[in-house]
Amino acid sequence: MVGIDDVARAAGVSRATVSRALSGRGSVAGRTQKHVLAVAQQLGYVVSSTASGLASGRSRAVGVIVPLLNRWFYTAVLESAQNALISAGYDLTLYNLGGGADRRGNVFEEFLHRGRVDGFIAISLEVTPEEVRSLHAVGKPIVCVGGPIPGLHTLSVDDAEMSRLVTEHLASLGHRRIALIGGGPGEKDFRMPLKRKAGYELALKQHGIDVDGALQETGYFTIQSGFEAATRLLTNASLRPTAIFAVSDEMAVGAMLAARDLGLRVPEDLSVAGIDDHELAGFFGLTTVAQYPASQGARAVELLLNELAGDERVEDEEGNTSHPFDLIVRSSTAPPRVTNGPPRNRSVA
Amino acid sequence: MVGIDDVARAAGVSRATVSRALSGRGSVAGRTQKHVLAVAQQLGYVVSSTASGLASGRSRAVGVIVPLLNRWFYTAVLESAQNALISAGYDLTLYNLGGGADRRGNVFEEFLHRGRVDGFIAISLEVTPEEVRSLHAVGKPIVCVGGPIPGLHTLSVDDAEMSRLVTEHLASLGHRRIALIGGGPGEKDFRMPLKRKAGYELALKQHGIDVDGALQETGYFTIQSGFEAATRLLTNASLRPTAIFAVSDEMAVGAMLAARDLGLRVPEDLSVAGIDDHELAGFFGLTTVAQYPASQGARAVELLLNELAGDERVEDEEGNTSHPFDLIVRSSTAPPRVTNGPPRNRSVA
DNA sequence: ATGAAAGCGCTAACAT
DNA sequence: ATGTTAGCGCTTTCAT
Repeated sequence: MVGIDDVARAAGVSRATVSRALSGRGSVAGRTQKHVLAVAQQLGYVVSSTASGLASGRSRAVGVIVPLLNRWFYTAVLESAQNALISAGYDLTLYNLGGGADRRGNVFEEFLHRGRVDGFIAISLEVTPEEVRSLHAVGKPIVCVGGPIPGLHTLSVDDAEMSRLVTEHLASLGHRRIALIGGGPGEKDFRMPLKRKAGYELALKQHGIDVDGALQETGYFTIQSGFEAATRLLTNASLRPTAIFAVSDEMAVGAMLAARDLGLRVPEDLSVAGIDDHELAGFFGLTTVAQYPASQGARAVELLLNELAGDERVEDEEGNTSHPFDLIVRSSTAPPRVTNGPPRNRSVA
Repeated sequence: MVGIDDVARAAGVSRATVSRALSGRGSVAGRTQKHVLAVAQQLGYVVSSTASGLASGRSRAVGVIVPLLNRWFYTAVLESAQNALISAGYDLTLYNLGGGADRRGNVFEEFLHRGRVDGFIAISLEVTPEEVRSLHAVGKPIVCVGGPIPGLHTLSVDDAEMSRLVTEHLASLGHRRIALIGGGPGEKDFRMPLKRKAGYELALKQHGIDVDGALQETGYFTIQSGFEAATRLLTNASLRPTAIFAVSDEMAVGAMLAARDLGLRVPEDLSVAGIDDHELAGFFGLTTVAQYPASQGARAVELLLNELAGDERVEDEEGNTSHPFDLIVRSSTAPPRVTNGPPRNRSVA
């Protein structure tokens, strides 16, 4: 293996100069630097990250923590974060929590404390108080994307407002019987589905529509669960909604498929809307709210690297940053066909 | 930060003993070890991976290289590899090549050589000769999953045979006009689609069915591209197939949706089959070939860690291991309805 | 079975 | 601007 001393010798300078030339820290004469770079390149020298990390305290790597991998949103954020990190010369160490409780414990107690990375990006993480303690104990900058963690800098989208926006869109089209396919009783304290539900109910209230518990179903953010929830909603003729809002596009797609199977046309007989702007949304003509995961990933990296560079920790709730989103109207939503006044004063959840 | 010396002091032993007690290398008295472990635990001591890595030459991390992330197969392998690695005490450093050519170059020339990991797992990687050279130059064990790389230990599934199996299934049901939705003109030398196509053609030949180029379309492994390819195949009444075999489940699902839109029932009017056993396959009742990505990921980790432990490099083509797969027959395939002898001697591609 | 001591390959004062 | 030197926090011979 070619080491820094080999480069130093070949370039006729000291080890320290090579280090400076390659890292850009400290001063080096322009031509010296060029020369060293050329020699290093020629020899195929690459700094050892362990040695460099030990000596400098910086590892040029960041850890990315995700709840699981087989979800479009997480991988989209992850992919863009990786791109941004590679561009900045950083490695990405992945911590996927989807492997079961014991592994999750290992990660929080062991792996995160190994000092392998300079900071973390936590995607949609919902954590126990104990885990929060562990996270703080690591003493490294952390940027959260979604799932706000007490005391940590969070980059979030306004889940309630996204929901309100879609529901509002449906209500504005004239729908009064708008069903919800919300998030399941999910993990831990996974609050995102609750926020989305709250936004939905807010929009209803703003339009003077009573909240009807019978119009609320839940799913697991998959096409299949959306299909099943929609089937339940649509086969009960007595309360058939004219619109369904699913809190994720995958569930919304499931709802569209269910409608088709029941002989309902979208949007003529049923409007459907979701959240995400999933890659399938365009294909299905699904009206949705784009939340730009790629840009969230890139922005998270930017925030984290800034913290790492400036050493200015933003450790309080004020440090929260919010991310833009947009309603994307496609062909799955339209005014309801029969515009006979909606039934009012229905039973409330 | 609590270091090894703190533990040594608190436990009343030397640094060396603590190191041995925690790593399990070298001999330590049973009770000493227990005591040290307890003290370390109590102090919340975790070894610094940089320091340990520098001193020992082992980093307890492996790099996983993937072509991109937003594909079910890759993330499924990745997720199971991560679980296996965490269980073995290894970190996972991710290298996603989907970020564009320049980043790809960075990864091969720079990142892989930083010595941050002890070995690599390369998933479905198709590489240029230059990249192969770079990979070898790293001098670390590499296990490939799919996409065999010259001179590297590869764990692969027999793509041609999987295809042959599905096509055979369709032919056995009596289909003679079996269309193919193959892989696009993809990346680099991405040979998997070609192998799958070869298996399809082999099965046809084995059943005395002429290969008809007009029955072959290609897609990009997405639902949408499968939909489009199937639409092309099905709207040309003169050559309408009675069965479609898509080389991935996502494309097969697209084909099922296209059939529905054209008023064709599956499997009565059209049989459809895929490859993968994607999470959607069950939902759509899709006949497919399962290739168990989770078990591939786990097995790859096992192979790699063995190499790391035994230091017995398996550097030759013989080192190839193959992975099981199974035909899963669901409700998307059935005998063709009209069994009037198939048109023979049609034009060949 | 344990301890003492010499690095692992680099960075960062400090000196020049 | 460059060189000298003392570590970074561990692991691992080598003694004992």
